[in-house]
Amino acid sequence: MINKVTLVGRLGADPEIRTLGSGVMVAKFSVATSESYKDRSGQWQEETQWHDVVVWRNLAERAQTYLRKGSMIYLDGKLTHRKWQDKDGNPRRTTEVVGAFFRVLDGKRDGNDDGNDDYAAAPESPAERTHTERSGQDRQLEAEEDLPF
Amino acid sequence: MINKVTLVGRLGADPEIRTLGSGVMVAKFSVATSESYKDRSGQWQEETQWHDVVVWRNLAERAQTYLRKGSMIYLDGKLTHRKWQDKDGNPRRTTEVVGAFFRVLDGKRDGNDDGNDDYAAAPESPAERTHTERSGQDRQLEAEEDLPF
Amino acid sequence: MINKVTLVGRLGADPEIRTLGSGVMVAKFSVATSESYKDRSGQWQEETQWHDVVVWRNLAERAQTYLRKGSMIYLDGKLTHRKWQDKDGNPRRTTEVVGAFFRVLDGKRDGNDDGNDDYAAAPESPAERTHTERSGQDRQLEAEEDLPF
Amino acid sequence: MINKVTLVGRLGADPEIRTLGSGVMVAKFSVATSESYKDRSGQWQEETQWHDVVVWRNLAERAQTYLRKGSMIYLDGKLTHRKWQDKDGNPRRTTEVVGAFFRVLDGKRDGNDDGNDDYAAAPESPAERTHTERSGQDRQLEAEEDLPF
DNA sequence: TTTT
DNA sequence: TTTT
Repeated sequence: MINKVTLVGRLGADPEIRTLGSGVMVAKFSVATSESYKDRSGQWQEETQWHDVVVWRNLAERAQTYLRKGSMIYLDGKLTHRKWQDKDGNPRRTTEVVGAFFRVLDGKRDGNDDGNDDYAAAPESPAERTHTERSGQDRQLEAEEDLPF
Repeated sequence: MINKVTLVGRLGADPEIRTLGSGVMVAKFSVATSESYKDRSGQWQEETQWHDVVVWRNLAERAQTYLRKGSMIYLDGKLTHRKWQDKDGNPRRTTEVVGAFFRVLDGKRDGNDDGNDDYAAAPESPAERTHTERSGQDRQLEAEEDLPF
Repeated sequence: MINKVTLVGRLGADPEIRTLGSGVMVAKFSVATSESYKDRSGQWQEETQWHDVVVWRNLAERAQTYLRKGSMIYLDGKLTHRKWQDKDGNPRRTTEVVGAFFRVLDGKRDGNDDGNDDYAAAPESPAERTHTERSGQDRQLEAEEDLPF
Repeated sequence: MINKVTLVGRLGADPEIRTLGSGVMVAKFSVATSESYKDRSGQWQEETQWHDVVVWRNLAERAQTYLRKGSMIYLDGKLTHRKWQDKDGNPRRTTEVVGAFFRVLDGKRDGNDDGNDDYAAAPESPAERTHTERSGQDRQLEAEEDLPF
């Protein structure tokens, strides 16, 4: 079974970062993807979707370091749904994209008017999957040993 | 901006089909994707996500023809969110995958105990994107004309 | 059966554009994707893959208009392989990504030293799939008619 | 930069398995993806692409265990190109999909006439990414601790 | 070289 | 609500 989401879009705000009691770091942020289309009167319309994204651990650290309001990112992950009850006991459902990987495609676009600019913009900074380093090893092995095929 | 979802999973029920006043056909169905993981006591756990899917027009017709409870499909599309208000005026949000393409990977597996079996199972039946036929023309042209490169 | 390729990378040169005798337009270009990894001595290495891409018709026109050496694009398409014979009669195989969709993620990065700058940079310009406009209609219908669910 | 390939198709033969001197296991196999289209005379044509796939380490072990001629799999990975020289010193290029993940969508369909059937068919067996188990931990943490949002 |  |  496969469950994959790919987004390229911009953050609507800086990520919210939390550290759980266990020391695990979590980051949450919203990503906007926009699409243009012509309506029936021939006018171009733009429709924006805001996606709630959650990332954990290393990705959360990297989100804290590299992502800001306006950052354009590539992100992939999976689509998850959680059920819960509101204060009136009504069943509610929340959908989030749990990120498995992201990469900054450029820095934030618009000015950051809160004066908080003391961070590395880090365009194209890697926030790789865990297995990337192993991939590097594979590549090494490919280069060093006679390939058996 | 990119917004893509890829699912491989099974339908929890037959698609619900409706035709709008305009004659446009819509189909809705749920797709389950499951993932296995070991919990902290070393036991294998399975976690299932149920995704709400909507398809329009030709895809809705093909959903009506080819999809049934239990069908395993590959589907891709985009992630959409709609806001609405419940009867108490509270803001609510609904998330759906709007399908752009699907393909049946096998027919439903178990017996259909309601006796309603008068349809083609059509595993691997194509429910192609609109531009597939043009793709075919492209291929033809590639075959027929001297490639300019 | 599914065959999909997704690339985010930069063009190594302006697209080569040709028009076939039939009037069909074709564009070819190379897209670089780079990946960083640590080698066994702990040094960061970068490995770049160059992918041959072909796009047809509307996409070729849009490639001509919007893509230049250095453009960063998102592209998806399918992986195709062709067999042919070289002048010595040896069998050869060529692999190309046939693009189905692309989007410019930013303009070209480095300076264009040939003085040829008389084109719109068109960051984020749409080079949509054929069915996008229908998608727009769907959205309209969703907005205008009572949803049957 | 992003470089991803997604295939759903069938193996043309059993995987070739090798173990390098370093003890690293490698598996190679071909995956067919087919597409149907109408030619200009209105006839349905089928076009098949054969993709060369390589998987390493754990995935190679799982390929050896679970994949056979005829197996239908979902696979994702990246597109890689290697340059080499043929015996006449001519430059040649080989393209392979380096798999990062695969899943068997069904077992091989037809009988295995060589009598070699002493393996688990394992449809839907997991051949997960390295980070899956961590994902499980994340899920646990989500369930156990108060979510900070 | 798969499969329907 | 699917499936193994």
